[in-house]
Amino acid sequence: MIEYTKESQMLVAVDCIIFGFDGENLKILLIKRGFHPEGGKWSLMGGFIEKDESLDEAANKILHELTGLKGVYLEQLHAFGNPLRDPMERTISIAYFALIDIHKYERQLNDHYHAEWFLTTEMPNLIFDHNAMVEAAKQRIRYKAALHPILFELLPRKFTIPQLQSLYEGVYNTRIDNRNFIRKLTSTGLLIKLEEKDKSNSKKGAFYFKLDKKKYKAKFQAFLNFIPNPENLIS
Amino acid sequence: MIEYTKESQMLVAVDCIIFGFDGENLKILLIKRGFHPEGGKWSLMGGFIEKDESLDEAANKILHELTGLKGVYLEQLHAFGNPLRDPMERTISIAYFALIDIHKYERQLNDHYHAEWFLTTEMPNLIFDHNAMVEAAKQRIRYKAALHPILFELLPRKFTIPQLQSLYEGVYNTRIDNRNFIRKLTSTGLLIKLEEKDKSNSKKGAFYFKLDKKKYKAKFQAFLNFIPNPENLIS
DNA sequence: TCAAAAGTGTTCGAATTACACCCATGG
DNA sequence: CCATGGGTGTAATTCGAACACTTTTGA
Repeated sequence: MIEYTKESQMLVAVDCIIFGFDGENLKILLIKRGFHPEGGKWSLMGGFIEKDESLDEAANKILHELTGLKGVYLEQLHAFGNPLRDPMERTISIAYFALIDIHKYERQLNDHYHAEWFLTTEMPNLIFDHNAMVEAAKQRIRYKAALHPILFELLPRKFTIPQLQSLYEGVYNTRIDNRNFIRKLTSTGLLIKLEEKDKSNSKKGAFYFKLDKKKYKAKFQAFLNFIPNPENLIS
Repeated sequence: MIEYTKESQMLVAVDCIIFGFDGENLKILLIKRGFHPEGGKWSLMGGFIEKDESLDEAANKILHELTGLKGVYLEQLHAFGNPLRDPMERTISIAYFALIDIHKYERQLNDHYHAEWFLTTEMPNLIFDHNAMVEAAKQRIRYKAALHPILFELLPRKFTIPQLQSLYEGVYNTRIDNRNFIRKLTSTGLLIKLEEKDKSNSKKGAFYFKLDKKKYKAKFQAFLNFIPNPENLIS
């Protein structure tokens, strides 16, 4: 019979895969681990869960500690619990991924952790099972972004269509036809065109857009493929 | 600075949401909790993770303990970690959901846990946050089954199209046009028609089908909606 | 013979794809 | 003036949804 016991107590940690987009490429924020074991190696930002905090709270705290940001997109990814994943001591880790506006981060830079952005395509080897966590996060983003408009979370308030397109192209490592891409986008009604243009990448300049926040929230849940009339589900 | 400490050790449990399909309705297997706290109330099957086992191993062990089954579909759902979720002691629970062939279970019945199947639409109140776990599992199944053929995991080796249809109708709580449903199904090429008919539900009888296992495995990953030509993704 | 469930096709509109040229402008 | 990236339209096809009658046979 199952019963409460002190024997199976263990450490529980949270690790965050933090994504950013610099306007051209998808990146991940890593820290140089400053303590034993594996000191000096690259790692995800993480920490142990405290007695009185929930998992989401712990993840937000850890994210805030490194980036100074609050209220950003943060989603639980997966729990990793291989008995030997941490060679020091049995530790379960709940991985979260965050999507942040990389420009907001840069203003908050915190050197304590020796944090650096890496291209998702050119990552150093990470400690423990952090490589697997990153892989899982990349897959999850692909999966989710195919059905929900989460990638907007990576963009600044003002962004251009070519930026958005290269973000999608980066995430899916593919080329997209720009006419069809724009048509799909505009048909969602999520974008509001601004007067201003971004001339940093071309002489003609690309119009800035911003997100229609209300429609974004309303349309965030929208999927289903195998079932006709998903709108009409009785609940 | 973060450092290893005994202070934040806590219990880590696994809870399983076990789904079955009796040919007409989607059901969940619950146990009557036989120990403190909340003894006598209905609960998900669960248990603590031991020092030397991974999360998946623990979940499989727990599932096997109740159902006698091995090698069934089991997927990690979510980690639940509200500090007060278990009133006795701080416990993190990693929830898993399982999809089993209900008929295989019945032969293995284990009375020790006072297990019973409940309609997903008529569930008793559960202990702790198990109600929320069940809700999350139902949502996850809807989500996933819209994109992947997981619901076959609930069916016996031989099944009929009307059974399959009522399974989908149950999961999505909706009516589906049978002609369109059959067309979609057959276009996947996953089904192999058998000679035999099931006459238990009609005089005419419905042909049995079985799953083409090879195609099932090959087609299991197949989704994507926002991105053209998902087949051509470079990886 | 008839009630009850199984099985079968067609038509229409919407969505997706493929595809190529002109525009605006800073250098 | 021209090189560079931004922006635009159409035709063909595929896909999804709506829709109703015939078949089988045990009771």
